[in-house]
Amino acid sequence: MHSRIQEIRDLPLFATTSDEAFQTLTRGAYVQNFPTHAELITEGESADFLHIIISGCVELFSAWQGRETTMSFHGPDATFILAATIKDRPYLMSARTIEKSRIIMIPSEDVRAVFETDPDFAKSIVTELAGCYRGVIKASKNIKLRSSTERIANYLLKSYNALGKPKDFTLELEKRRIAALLGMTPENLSRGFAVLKEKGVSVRGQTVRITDPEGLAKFAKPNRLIDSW
Amino acid sequence: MHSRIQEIRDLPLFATTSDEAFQTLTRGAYVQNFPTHAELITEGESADFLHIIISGCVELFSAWQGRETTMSFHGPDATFILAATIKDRPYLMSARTIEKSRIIMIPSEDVRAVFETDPDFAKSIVTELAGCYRGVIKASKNIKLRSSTERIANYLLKSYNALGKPKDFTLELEKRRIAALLGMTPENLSRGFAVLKEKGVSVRGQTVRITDPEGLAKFAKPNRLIDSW
DNA sequence: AGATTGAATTGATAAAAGTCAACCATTGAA
DNA sequence: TTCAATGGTTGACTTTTATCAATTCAATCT
Repeated sequence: MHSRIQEIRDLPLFATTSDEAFQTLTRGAYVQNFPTHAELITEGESADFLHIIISGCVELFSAWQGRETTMSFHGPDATFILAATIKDRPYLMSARTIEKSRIIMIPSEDVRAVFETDPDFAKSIVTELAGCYRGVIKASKNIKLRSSTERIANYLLKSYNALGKPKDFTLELEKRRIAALLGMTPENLSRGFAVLKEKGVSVRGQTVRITDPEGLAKFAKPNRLIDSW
Repeated sequence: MHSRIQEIRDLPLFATTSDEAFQTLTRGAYVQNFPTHAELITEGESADFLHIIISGCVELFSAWQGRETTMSFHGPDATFILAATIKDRPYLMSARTIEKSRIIMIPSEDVRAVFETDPDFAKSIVTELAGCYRGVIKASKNIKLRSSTERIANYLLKSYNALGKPKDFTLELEKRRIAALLGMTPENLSRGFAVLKEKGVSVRGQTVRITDPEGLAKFAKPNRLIDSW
């Protein structure tokens, strides 16, 4: 067990955690491999575990009356869903893998217990949670303040910059997932790409080329209070 | 000073905080009365103070490219904006009073310092922050999963239930603010009220009467993972 | 009372986004 | 190699929401 748990010892969340506290946290924890499309948690269930992604990709989503909306995607090192764990309340979102994923699950009780005894861990938890909060606020601003085409433009620009402004790059998510993330239908994502041709983007299959970064930025108007990482 | 600061000693946030820690928190704090429409903080500024509302009402909002969106309204005992204070990062939202308000401002440094030394306070902070996080998630689900009329119906139903199902009640926010909160124009709020007449609601001025609670609930389909307080 | 102001409502119209259906391209299995 | 299956695209159309303009309404002040 310990070699596997070791995989997460170096996460920022545990950076300053004492060995003893880390032991307590991982004693009841287990690591599990999930296939694609596995539903990890379902909204409304009690939050028995804090989940941490070791590898793969997880979608958080929510449903009501037969409708479904994607809240976010998360990759390695991300936690979910911390707030439910802390408050010992039901999950507000469901989670599913969208590729083969390796997940560590730590019993919520242990998280809460260590939180009480280890100030450094407490601080990490708060920092993590505050980051999650700010992430949701940014996502919400993105949805409420921008049109669908503007969201697409900013998404592409963000990817482009994160990758170091390469000549061209590959979309890491399928288009229908990008559409879900950006709160629109796949059809409208397609139409958005078409509009953005005139603004300096060419999308061919999974490959994106930013032909006019300034032009795109002029249209997208990225903002650190919405788009910062 | 101490009599004024005393006003917040009993807040849940400080319920388990030691007197010493409370002293540290409030030493550099000050209480201030603001008139209606005072802008308390502006997004992008550094988070120098944690704000706590003693009385009155505060709107959190955000702008981009000349557009503006309301994120939430908060009344007595609410804090804002904790996440920025914790992370020592710029505010992602602006805040303004919408009525005469009494606000206590605690230097962010002090909050972070006490957080490190007082485990009980740390726990309160985390609980508060987790609650804020869940609040934003619910608001986001409300916006993304429901039509404007459904949001209105749920808003009315929630008010109705919170007040103990009275024969009729008064809207505590102006209609244009309700519209902003629910992410729609005042015009569409009006049209929504008209539609809801058929579902068992009558709105006359500021007064609301739920004539058919079951009928309204059948339409609104309230859900604890979106609408719970 | 009359005038003034801001909010709320209503109707006409426009824009944005979603739906539906058809079709295309790619992939992988029989 | 053909044939599903899937994801993506396109066009026509519908629905939802926003915008703009014109009133109406209500509260307040003089």
